[in-house]
Amino acid sequence: MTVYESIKRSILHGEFPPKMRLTEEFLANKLETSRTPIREALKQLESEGLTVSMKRGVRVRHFTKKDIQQIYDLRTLLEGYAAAQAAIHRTEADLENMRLANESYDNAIDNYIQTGETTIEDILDINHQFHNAVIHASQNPHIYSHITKVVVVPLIFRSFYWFNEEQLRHSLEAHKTLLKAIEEQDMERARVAMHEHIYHGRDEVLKQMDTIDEQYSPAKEIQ
Amino acid sequence: MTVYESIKRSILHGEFPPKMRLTEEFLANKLETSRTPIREALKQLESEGLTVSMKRGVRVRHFTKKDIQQIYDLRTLLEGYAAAQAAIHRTEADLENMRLANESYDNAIDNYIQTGETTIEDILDINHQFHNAVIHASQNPHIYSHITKVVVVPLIFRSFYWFNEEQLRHSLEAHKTLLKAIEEQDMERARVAMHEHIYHGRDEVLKQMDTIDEQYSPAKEIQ
DNA sequence: CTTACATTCATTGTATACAAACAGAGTGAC
DNA sequence: GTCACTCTGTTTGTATACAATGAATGTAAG
Repeated sequence: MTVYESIKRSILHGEFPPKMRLTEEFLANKLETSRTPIREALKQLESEGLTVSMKRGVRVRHFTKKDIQQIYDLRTLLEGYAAAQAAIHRTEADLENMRLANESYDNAIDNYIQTGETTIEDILDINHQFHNAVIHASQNPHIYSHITKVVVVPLIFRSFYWFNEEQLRHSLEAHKTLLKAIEEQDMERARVAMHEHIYHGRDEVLKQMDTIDEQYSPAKEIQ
Repeated sequence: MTVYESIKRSILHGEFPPKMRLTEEFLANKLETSRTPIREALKQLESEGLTVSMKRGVRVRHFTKKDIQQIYDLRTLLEGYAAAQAAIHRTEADLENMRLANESYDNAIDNYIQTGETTIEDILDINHQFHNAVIHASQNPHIYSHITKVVVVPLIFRSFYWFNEEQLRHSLEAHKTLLKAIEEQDMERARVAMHEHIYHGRDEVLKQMDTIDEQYSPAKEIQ
C-alpha cells in the first residue's frame, strides 16, 4: 500500500499541513500514478481520521487541543484495557517479545545519543513494537484497529518528547514497570501503569502544542 | 452512500452469508453500477470489519463466538466510558434527547405488539437513537467511529432478542436506569448500568449463536 | 453599488478499456 | 500415480475518458 503510506507520511511530516486541500490530480501527479489509487488511499485516510472530506474535495484534518485530549482519553482507555487483559492472558512468548522490544529500545537510545545512527523514526518504531506486543498479549486482536486510529493522529505533533534523552529513558522505565506488572499478572497495576504512561505522553504533546500554537494557523495553499 | 448501504444491508440480513465471496463484477451487476463505486464501498466495509480481503478478492467476514465476545468486551468498554462521560458533561438538551428516544421506544414496543405496524428495524433504529444520544452527551465526538465499528458486527446475528416483548421491555428499563444515573450525574452508576445493559445483550446474542450454531457452516457459493 | 443570474472553469464521480496477477486445469515427465 | 510446469481463464488493479456537479467570476438590472 505504497500510495496510502506516502500520503500518510506527507501528512505526518507536515509536508501537507492541516487544512491543506488535497486534490486528486495534484496527488496523482506528485506520486506519478492515476487518480484511481489516490481515491482509494484518500478514503482509507479518512477512515483513519487524518483527512476530512467536504462537499467538494478533501482536506488534511485540523486538530484542536481538545481533539487531542479526547483522542488521548480514548487511547488511554483502550490501551489500558489491553494492558489489563495482557496481564491475564499473556503467554511466555508474549513476555519474551516485550522483553526483546525493551532491549531494542535500550540499545536504540544509546545508539541515538552516542552515534546518531539510530533515527527518531527507528525509536518510534521500536516503541510501537512494544505497544503492539502488549496488544498481542491481550489475545484480543479486535483492539488493533481501534488503537491504530487513536495512535496515528498525535504523530502529527511529533513532539520534542521523542528528541529528548531524558524523556526516552523515562518512557523505557514506564515500559519496564508495565512489563513487570504483566509478568506478575497484576492486572490493575498493569492498567494503571499504561494509563500513566499514555497520559504522560499526552502532557508532552499538549505542552508542545502550546509552544508552537499552530491551532489557528491557516492552511498552506497548493501553488 | 447508497452502494455501501446496500451491500451492508445484504450482509446484515444474511443475503450475503459469512465466507461468501463478493466479486466486484457480481456486485456491479446486482446494483446496476460499475466496478468503481463497488470497490470504494468494499474498502469501507472492510474498514468496518464486515468483510475481509484475501490475496484475491473479498469475502464476507465470518465471526466465531470468541470474536463476538471480544467485540462486545470492547463495546462495553467504549460505551461504558461514553456513559460515564455523559454523566459528567450532559447538557439539558442531551437529557431531553434521551428522554425523547425512550418515549419513542416505549411507543414503538406497544405499536409492535399491538398493531405490528412498527418493524424490528424501527425498534433497532430507536434503540440506536438512545445510544447515540448518550455518546453525544459525552461531548467526545471521536467515540462515534469506534462504537460504530463494534456495534455493527453483532447485527449479523440479529437475535431473537429483538423479537421478544419481554426483552424489549427489559431493554427499555435499562435505558431508564441509565438515564436516571446520567441525570443525577452519577458517573460510576451510569458506567455500570451501561456495562450491564451491553453484556446482557451479548448474552442473548451468544445464546442465539448456540442454537443456530452456524459457526462452522460452509459459505454459500455464488452460482 | 449591490444583488441575482448565467456562464465558465475546476474538480469530483462513474464507466470502461486494458494490463497484471493469480487460480485451476490440463499435460507431460519421472 | 504423482509431481511439476505451462497455459488459459477469471478477477483484480490501474489508467483514462466522459459526465455531473459545485465554485467562482463576470455581467446586467435595479
